[in-house]
Amino acid sequence: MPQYPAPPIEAVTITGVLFALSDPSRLRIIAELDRLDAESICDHLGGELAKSTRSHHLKTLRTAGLTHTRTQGRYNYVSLRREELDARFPGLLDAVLAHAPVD
Amino acid sequence: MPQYPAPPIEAVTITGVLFALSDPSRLRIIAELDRLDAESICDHLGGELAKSTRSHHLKTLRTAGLTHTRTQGRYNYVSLRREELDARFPGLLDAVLAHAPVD
DNA sequence: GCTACAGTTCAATAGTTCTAAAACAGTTGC
DNA sequence: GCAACTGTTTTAGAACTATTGAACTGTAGC
Repeated sequence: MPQYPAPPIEAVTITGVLFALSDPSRLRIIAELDRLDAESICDHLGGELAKSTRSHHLKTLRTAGLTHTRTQGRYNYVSLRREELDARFPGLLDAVLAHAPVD
Repeated sequence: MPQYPAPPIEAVTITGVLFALSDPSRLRIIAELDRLDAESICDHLGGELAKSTRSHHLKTLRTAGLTHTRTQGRYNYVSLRREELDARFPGLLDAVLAHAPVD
């Protein structure tokens, strides 16, 4: 299952991160990953979305540097790059997630 | 000089703010306003931009709730809604502006 | 091999955004 | 009134984005 690798954290830009988080579906996915504090299967993220739409949003999040994806067997395990992002943009995720939809 | 009023702070959404800040030109404008800590004339913001492009970005920032505009005579004075935004999204602007271009 | 499954990629459409020239509106000062 | 000035609005084009169905890739299990 081919995938774009997540960019190195130094290459992650503030504008790229802000844009990735500015879509309600993507912000929800990030909020879910943060709340879980663990990996999640793609299919369990983002609520009611067509699978191709979900895949598109997950790709956007990955290429913006917000998530990491690991493939094992049939599943792709997605995780939030919390520590790296907190180190690069201190306080940003906390501030954003404080106002993310709690669904 | 007709203008859209800035929305009440309660109507300002996190996704709207993140989107407004996700454009390099707009982020630069916000960083300039923050550094100035004062009102600024439209023409002095955003560096080298066509005036219609500048006006477009300023409108985007205003409707997203980030700025306030006051007209006096020939000039429009733009200011950052710092206190209101800090109250609604604590820590967000600080986190973002810590990584805004310093130009 | 075959079926079921997870997920990506492709293709198409609809809507949005960025950029900027041109035209326009309001203000100032002569 | 008129010219200069600030800024908005209009209009247009190119580029990008969101959404989804369909086709496709790879894996698991029988």
